Amino acid sequence: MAPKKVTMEYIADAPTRKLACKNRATGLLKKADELSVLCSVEACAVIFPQGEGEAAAASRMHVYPSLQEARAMADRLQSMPGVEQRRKKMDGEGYVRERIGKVKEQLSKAERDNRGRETMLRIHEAMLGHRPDLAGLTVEQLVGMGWTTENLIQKIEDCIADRGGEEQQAGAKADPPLPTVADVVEAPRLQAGWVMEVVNAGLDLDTVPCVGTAVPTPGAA
Amino acid sequence: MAPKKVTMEYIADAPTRKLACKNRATGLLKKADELSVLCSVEACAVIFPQGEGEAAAASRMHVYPSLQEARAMADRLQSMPGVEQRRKKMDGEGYVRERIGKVKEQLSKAERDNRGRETMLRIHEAMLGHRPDLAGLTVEQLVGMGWTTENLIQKIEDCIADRGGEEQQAGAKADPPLPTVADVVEAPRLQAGWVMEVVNAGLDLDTVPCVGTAVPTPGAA
DNA sequence: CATTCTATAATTAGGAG
DNA sequence: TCTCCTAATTATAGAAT
Repeated sequence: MAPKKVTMEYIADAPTRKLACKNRATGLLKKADELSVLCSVEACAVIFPQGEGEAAAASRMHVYPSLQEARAMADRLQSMPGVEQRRKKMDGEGYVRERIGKVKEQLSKAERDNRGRETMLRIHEAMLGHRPDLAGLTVEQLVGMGWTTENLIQKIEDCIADRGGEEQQAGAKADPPLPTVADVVEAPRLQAGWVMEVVNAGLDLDTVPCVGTAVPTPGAA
Repeated sequence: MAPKKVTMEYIADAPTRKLACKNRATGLLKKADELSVLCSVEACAVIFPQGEGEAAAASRMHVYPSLQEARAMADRLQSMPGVEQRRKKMDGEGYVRERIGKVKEQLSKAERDNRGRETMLRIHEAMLGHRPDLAGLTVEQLVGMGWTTENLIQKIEDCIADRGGEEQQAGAKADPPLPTVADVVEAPRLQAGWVMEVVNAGLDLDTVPCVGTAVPTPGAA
């Protein structure tokens, strides 16, 4: 009838723990929403259930905002520089360093390794043409592909930027003259691969401005 | 000296809003940590600052747990099925629908449009071969490319799955006549675009298992 | 501005149905 | 299992420094 002082340790009792997880997860999502509303910031919170399989996990997972937007933010997170702020204190790290021991760290690392392998497998599957279902994509889908690919470019740029201070083995390193949109349009040759082909098939380069709209919130209306 | 009943609307006053953002962000991270400790679940919370550039954003961003682990979880999020739970109510969506007004939606939409435009420019830049610097990429960077590309594949898969129930009207709207992957495969010179080329340059396909390790935490020791 | 303080609002543990 | 209820704990808006 009254909450005892919360002890910051794993709740052993299963039903109690499950209830607490549900309640607190809901509370966390609510807090995230409040923050984003009150301050107009983009907040994202994801709570993965205990070590379940990826597929089964979906049902018990908590996500704010929608899964789609969370994915978009996840992409954004990946495409961030990540080198500079490594040294900074960065809120939250204190919590981790305090709470998360080496055991858990190693565990999650192992999990990541495994999952990385299987996803990498899927890449090769798709890239080598074992997925012929690409036909029939809508414009929105093509746009989505282009948007997601942007992260790839971003990441590459960041990597290159990171290596900027180091010496370049290959001589061709000077910052290339930034091609304008005009340049791009004037060079419609197929230097691009299958991704670009598909994109070009559905989107004229002059219609680029339309891409931003539909991607991040495909399901939000 | 005492908090009046909180009104769930954007805080107009800038200093007040900034303070609230800082406090509540900290609180959110703490809640996330509590949840993960009490229930042994993996929680992740990311708060992006207001519409700043990616680089500048890093300093004011809040992340739980560390940026590295958050990225790993983002990776996990991307590789989840995602289609099945789309229709389910999914905690958090309720909050969004209730709280986020049209104003904010339009605002963020506009911001996203702009970002999409400039990033789309970069896509074309890189895809059309105006960035010859890709040659000096490290294995980690190539692996990173592979990771992000996986998102593309995942997204495509989701889109395809979504259209599974619908009827594929050929030409009713702007259904683009795009080449199937089979077509691409049959044209060997176009089969692999620059992405594939770079990947092949650094990674033999048979060496796949090695890639999983380095991906999620490129900078983590 | 950033911190600290404090009274009050909000969250939530535990019990009961 | 879920919801409702109540009270103790926790978070935090506003003031003061």
